[in-house]
Amino acid sequence: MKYDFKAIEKKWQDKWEAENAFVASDDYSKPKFYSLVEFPYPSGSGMHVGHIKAYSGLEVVSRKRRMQGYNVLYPIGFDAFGLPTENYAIKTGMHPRVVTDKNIARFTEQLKKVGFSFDWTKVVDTTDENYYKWTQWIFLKMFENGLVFRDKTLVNYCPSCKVVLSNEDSQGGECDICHSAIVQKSKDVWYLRITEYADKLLDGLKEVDYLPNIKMQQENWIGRSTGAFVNFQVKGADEKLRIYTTRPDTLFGVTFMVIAPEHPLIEKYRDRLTNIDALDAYKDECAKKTEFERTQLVKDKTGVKLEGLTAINPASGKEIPIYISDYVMMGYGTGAIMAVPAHDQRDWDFAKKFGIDIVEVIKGGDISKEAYTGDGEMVNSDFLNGYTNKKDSISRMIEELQARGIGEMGVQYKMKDWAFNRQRYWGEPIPIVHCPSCGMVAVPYEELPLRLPNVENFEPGEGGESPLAKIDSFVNCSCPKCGGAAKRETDTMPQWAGSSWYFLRYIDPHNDEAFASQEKLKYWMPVDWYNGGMEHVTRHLIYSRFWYKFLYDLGLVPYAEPYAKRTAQGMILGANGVKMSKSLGNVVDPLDVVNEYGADTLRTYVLFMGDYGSAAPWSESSVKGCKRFLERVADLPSIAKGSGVTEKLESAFHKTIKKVSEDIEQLKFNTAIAAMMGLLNEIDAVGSITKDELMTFISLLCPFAPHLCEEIYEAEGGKGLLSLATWPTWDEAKTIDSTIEIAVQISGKLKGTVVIPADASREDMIAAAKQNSKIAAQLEGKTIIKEIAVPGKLVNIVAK
RNA sequence: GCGGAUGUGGCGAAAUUGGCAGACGCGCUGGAUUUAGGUUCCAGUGAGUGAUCGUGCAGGUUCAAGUCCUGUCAUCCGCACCA
Repeated sequence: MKYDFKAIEKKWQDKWEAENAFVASDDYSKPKFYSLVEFPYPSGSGMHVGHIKAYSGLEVVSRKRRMQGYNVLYPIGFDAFGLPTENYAIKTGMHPRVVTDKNIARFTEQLKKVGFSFDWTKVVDTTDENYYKWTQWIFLKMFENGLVFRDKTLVNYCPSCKVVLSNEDSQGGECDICHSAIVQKSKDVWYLRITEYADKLLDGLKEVDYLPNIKMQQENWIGRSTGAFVNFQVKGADEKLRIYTTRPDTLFGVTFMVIAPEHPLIEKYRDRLTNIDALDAYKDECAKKTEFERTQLVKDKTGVKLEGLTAINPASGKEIPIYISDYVMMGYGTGAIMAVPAHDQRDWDFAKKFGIDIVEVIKGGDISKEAYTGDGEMVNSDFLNGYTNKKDSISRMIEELQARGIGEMGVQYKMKDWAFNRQRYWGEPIPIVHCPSCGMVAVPYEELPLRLPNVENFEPGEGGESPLAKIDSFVNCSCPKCGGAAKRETDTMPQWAGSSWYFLRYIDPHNDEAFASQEKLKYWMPVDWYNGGMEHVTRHLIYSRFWYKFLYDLGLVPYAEPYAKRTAQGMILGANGVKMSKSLGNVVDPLDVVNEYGADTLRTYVLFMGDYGSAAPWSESSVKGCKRFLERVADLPSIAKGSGVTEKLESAFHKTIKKVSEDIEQLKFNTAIAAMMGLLNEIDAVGSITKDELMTFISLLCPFAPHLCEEIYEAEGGKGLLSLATWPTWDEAKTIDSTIEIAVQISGKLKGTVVIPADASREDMIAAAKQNSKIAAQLEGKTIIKEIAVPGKLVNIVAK
């Protein structure tokens, strides 16, 4: 058969669409399979080969499931709010709506050209008002339930994008979008109280099937630690200085305290501090630094002692000094620490520099050289002396603290509340009204969606004000509560909002009454398999689990966790082994590959190039190799005239069916394809196959190269669509060969092989090995010490 | 610094419970077809003339180690003064 991939691919893509081949049905009697991939941000530069790899994995699984009789939901959509579109719109003068529509149309066309079996009737667009209506609706539910609050704090601000960023978006001290340096700025910020769900997010990980490193990253991100809060009496004042520690048992070793430069104690006791000028100066210096500089740079400890205020160590009763230093953060714990220089390296460094006492309370190290952080016997600690187990000494101390009313057990998280607003136009408007008499008032549900006003000018205001603030007709409104004149909130939601619940909307995308019907949610949830990039496992994946768990607590979704299983694909690197980038000129456009080699080749190659979860460089010649494979498959019908089944090929078929079926389930597409290539080599060596065997072959290959396989199937008289035909099954008995070749070793070294019946006993195996002339010759004159036979594998004769 | 992962031919990579290292593909070499290039097909392809040696390096356990243990080096990723 001539492999005219262009004609074939167009033909079958049209046919699948015309016949609604991949539309998930509402037939609840069938077993369901919901496979989810991260929907793309429709950027102006079009699709990247990375998208193809990301979607090809579950594409193969989904296609296999359909052939196995499942009702499959494999949806796609567009996460289209966000800065790149807005920046592009500002640059070109086009409206973001127009830009977005154009980009979505382009992505859609590209995705269809690759032949993905998405259910195109359920496309979701986060910027569609019928979608963001429900994003706002969920936000209001959170507002109603006390999970939304506003606070004035120092925030990460990107001077270039003129936007406030979450900690997650400003990692490493630079803006996630434009990579400019982040500065700290005081702002009114909307927060979602995600910390309230910290324990639930952590505990929920126990019941889901995520890759171990994904779980670990989430655990690190949430960063739960247990310890104790202890209140230190400030001397001569009716004031307690509260600290958090994970090692309350080292309390007897506390020789000073450190508070963050922004700690309120300073303001409160300004009058009593005799060196307030020095303290203010230090504080100013710190304020100038970004959090990045404060935390990232390895440097000497700095700080200033509070003159005029001291604290009392509640264990030893001794008076101890208090310092301010930037190594203590206001944002973690209570912004104050008890310093135990003998057993904490940071405290040790600080104590050495400022000449503070170092008191050993755990034996085992040399505290004159460095802090000792290991375990050991407690000393200098009164009632704790003699304890050697960390757990016991900690719980004993907590008992004591509670008995004396100066402290209690406590839990802290690294995760902070989620800064949930941006001063930008292209996002979901936050549906809140500020009323001079009623305060913050929710926009009534029946008024949703609160639409983005259609305006010409959407450039950000000076000083980081939202573009919406300039639109009087949007801002001025009446209070939903009292009817008086009020002003709308002008900030919009961050880009992560829309993606936090999109997988629920796919289930019922055109519903006007609810974000999705309960009946459908019950059938389709949870997502059976979610695949995406490693870069999203701490942000999007945590945010969306949070939203989902919130909805679960309201009884609006049926299961406690949204995703039963989560995997991740590896990146595709440029041919030179580094990340693809425009500036390096190593970007591969998937459409070029489709045009030159065909979609089937592209799909096969991205899955064949290596382990699905690992990064791998692009190789054009390997693409050609995959094309060659498909061309040879296209020629298979010419030798499918065989009438008799050969035993050898039959066994090879059963082995391949098994291998491909099992490998797909483990995302081992590279070895699945290799197995089919190997089978093809065997077929060519034999020179003929039966028509049934041909049909089996193209059924196995169909999820990878569906256009070509459909074409062959039709040409051979197959009924209906191959994509909806039956997945082949294997007979375990036929995967086992009757005779096998085993290795023969002498003293662990390979010396030859013998062919024996597969069910030979150990004795027969050894006998057969000894009969082999080469082996016999080598054993000549040697004493046999030991004989080992492993059925199906080898014989090892230990001889001297 | 802490946590995690990885290290196998010229290249991408395979390799149940320890059991013939290098499947499959690329590349390369030789041959056939072709006016030629390309394509396609056939044969070969870890190193070494050889006995043998070979999975980052050094040890160890074992009849047997890519796989298990100890140490070490390198690379990548995540977190990062988290009290």
